[in-house]
Amino acid sequence: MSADQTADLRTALLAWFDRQGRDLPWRQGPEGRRDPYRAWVAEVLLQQTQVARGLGYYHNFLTAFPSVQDLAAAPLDDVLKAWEGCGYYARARNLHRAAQVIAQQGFPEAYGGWLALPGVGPYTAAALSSLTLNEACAVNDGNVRRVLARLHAEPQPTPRWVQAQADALLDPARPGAWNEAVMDLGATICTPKSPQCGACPLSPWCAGRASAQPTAYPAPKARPVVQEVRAVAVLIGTPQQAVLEQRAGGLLGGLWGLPTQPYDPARPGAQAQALRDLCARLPATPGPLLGEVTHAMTHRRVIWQVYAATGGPHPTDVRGAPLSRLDHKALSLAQARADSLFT
DNA sequence: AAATCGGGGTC
DNA sequence: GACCCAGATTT
Repeated sequence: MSADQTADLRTALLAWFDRQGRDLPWRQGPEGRRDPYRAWVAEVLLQQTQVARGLGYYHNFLTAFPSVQDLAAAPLDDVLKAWEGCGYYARARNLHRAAQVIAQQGFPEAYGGWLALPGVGPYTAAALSSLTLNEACAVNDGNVRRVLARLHAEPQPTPRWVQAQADALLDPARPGAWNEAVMDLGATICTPKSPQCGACPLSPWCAGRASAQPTAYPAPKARPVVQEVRAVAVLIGTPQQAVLEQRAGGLLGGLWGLPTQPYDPARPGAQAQALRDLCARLPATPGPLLGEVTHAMTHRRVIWQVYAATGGPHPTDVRGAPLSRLDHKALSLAQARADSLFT
């Protein structure tokens, strides 16, 4: 693309953005000098999370933690509670860790400083340095990848290729606005399934549109097979006051939930054995089966047999604890059974 | 480079 | 059910 074409393309997209860009709550303040706390919270929240869903969490989070000092001083459980249901909980743990650093050292003053914070990778560092420091760093997210793949009719855009294209196209005069403009275009016009090429300010330069098959770019990514995982879970107490354990490790790490024990459904008797093992560990006495809950995650499908049990450690208050959707489903199963006794 | 990590929206 | 979402981190 010639320098003249690049200049025209930039003008067209920024004009569209100034007119049609989304009005979002974290976009307050001067262009290139946004409030770093709000921008940072929003960028982390929006990692692999659609804007429409992020809006509610953003409001809750800022209400709970109005400043980075509030966030740094808060217990991790409170931070996870504000993140409850949003997924990818490492984001909340990293946000809390990074807040300790920022409370001590202040907000980063360059791309490298952002990148050094836990939970901030190349995308987020580029976004935040352009939005809060006016640095000419091009973001590379799912929207940018799709927009640029279509613009150049590239079916297999590698991360390196996308970054090079994004760097070349970025308008150095308005880096923050440019980044937001490309993402807004990808989210509202150049959508994955049914792009509105007729309304796109880039259509004069777009090879994907010229091909009449814009959705062929980029080619869909191959997805791994979803694995089925089974476990028994026990409810000791009531849906309001129950024995909860804090989950460790990567999956749902830091959240609380019902004690569980996985088993191999292909092995006869494995489920009953898992229930015995679980109750022996607590220790508790197994009771009746309350029901089954299933929960779909991106890369696995979880099925729990939920049993009542008695004994065990002292039940704790469920209300204040950060729980996964799966645990909420298990608890409402027990609630539904309790309700049915009175109808 | 490939796996792992949630939950929901859209078609 | 397939595919995706303002990706980061670990293996």
